[in-house]
Amino acid sequence: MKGILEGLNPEQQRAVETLEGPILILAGAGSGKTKTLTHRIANLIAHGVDSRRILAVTFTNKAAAEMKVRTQKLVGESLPLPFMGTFHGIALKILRIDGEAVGLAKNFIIYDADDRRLLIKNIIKAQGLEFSRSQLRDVESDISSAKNYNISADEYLAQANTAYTQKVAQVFRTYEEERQKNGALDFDDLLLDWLRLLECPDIREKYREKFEHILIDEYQDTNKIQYQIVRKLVNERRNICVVGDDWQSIYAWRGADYQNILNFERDFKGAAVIKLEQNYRSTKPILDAANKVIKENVNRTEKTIWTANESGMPIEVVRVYNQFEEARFVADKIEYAGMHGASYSEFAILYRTNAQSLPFEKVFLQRQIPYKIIGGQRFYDRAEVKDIIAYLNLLISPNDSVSFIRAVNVPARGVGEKSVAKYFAGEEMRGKAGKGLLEFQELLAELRAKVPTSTPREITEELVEKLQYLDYLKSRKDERADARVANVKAFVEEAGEYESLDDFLGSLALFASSDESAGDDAITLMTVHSAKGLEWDEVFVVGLNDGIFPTYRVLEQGEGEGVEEERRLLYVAMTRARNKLYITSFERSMGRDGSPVVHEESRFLRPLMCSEIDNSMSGDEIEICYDEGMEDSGW
DNA sequence: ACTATGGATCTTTTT
DNA sequence: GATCCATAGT
Repeated sequence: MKGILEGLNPEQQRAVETLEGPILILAGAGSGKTKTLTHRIANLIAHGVDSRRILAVTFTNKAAAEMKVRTQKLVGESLPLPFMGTFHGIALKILRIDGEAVGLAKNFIIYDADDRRLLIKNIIKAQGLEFSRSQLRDVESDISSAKNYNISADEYLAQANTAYTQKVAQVFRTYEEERQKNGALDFDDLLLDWLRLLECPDIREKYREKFEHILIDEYQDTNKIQYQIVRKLVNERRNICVVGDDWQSIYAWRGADYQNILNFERDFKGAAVIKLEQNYRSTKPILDAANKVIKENVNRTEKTIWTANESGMPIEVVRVYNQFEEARFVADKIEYAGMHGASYSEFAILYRTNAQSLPFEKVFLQRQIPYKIIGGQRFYDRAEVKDIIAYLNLLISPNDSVSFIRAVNVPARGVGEKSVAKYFAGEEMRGKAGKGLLEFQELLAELRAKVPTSTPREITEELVEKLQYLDYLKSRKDERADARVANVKAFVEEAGEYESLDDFLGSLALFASSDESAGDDAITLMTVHSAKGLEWDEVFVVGLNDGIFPTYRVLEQGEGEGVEEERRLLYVAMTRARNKLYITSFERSMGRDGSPVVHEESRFLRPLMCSEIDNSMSGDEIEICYDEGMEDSGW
């Protein structure tokens, strides 16, 4: 285990060598955070800490996977790995073990966002509540946000002072009842129930003792519940190490509170504070530009991120005519670099919203440039896969109404909406619907009997076979039938990776779109949110328009926290680049009715545009270019 | 009673 | 483009 400090700078070394007591590591973008964390874990193990008594929490499954690989490399193959995963993933593991103490069934299922939406929609319909269209969109997130603040349905009702919130309270309450009856937890419940579990003194003691050392990555993105979980887990020895960067806090909309990181020293008196301010990733022009952007934020801590990498190409800020020209511009640059030997995996295109990917896809397809889109629709969210998952859920949790509604008439068995309503009302079924329902239940019973003795793969295979699901997919006139069949086959393969059906279903729900494997040599397209923690040689940040980035939703509220979070988001995007950064904006797009919409350049770019006036800029770090491109290319 | 089709409407970010 | 709803067809 020699050389654990090799290749680390003095601050990183201090972080790795400080093994006891609370530590706050303020790690700027590209400052070697993961390296520091993995070396610290290796050092703990080298000092005799049992690896299984280390808890390491990351923000994404991908980050956890990377940390596992890098830790394993440092400590060798033979040692068991520490407890590593996301808050949600670890909650799932722990609730499967001890969840009964808070009244959970042994094999609860997990609702993803889709399942939740469906249940909420059904409740609204069943109760005949009237919501406007825009309210309808908000109900879901309002309920989720209440749960993220640990507010129960009853408490929500008590605070409800408008007609809207009173109706939401009603939906909220029924949602919780139905969800529990269905034997399901949603994402928020995983955290809430973990916290509730830690309120049982004996169980809390068990885990406080078990986890001798706790490390938490991306601490600025923890929410109130996660914070409370951490507080409950840390024992008298206070071996808690958190890493984060308030400049990269981009999840306040989901209840994250970067005050958590600013308050760390108050919460854990005497904490060692280590600042990692040297950036090893980006060139000076990139870092200078990113710093200029973030300095506009009023609400932030002071720090100086610097790089020894003084040279570097200027960043390019480019204004193009429309989104098609934007895609064309990016494709031109990449093709040109490709001719000089660059490989596609060195490029990334980052946008504010998933919907912006389309023009890029079109141009890349046309020019036969390989690309991969991360995010947007997840593999497991595709209809054909979700249908199968609904069946599997019903094997484990027979009362789950959400999965029942989804599965009962796929393939069509003559059990439509009306029959489903009758069924739930307990009415007698006859005719086509009755027969279909019987068939459906017999199939489930037959498969359910096999669950204890069969592998997930066998069950899934038999299900697909019995449903004649592949034939069903092929028989529908659907251009994508082939792709759907392939997806189902891939899903069956996937089932082969798991020991039990519980396990399989649990990990499916927690698997994020951004976790999908890197794959072969292709350009990466993803949202800025998904890009956090990643890096590429050349990065294109596109759509820097007011109303898009920042989104109109925060502009409506005026300058403030919303706009500052969007600006931090841009900071994250810019600091993903190692060598070359392009920022593009477009002048117009097509409105819904086909009329052109003019888009202002993003206000975030103003500090970059003033480079001629501001003489402190040391020269040619930023190139500003107005693409004179075609006036009208059919877009 | 169920299904297929056409048209209108809206689109932030994710564990 | 996807999703929701009304209407016509099976």
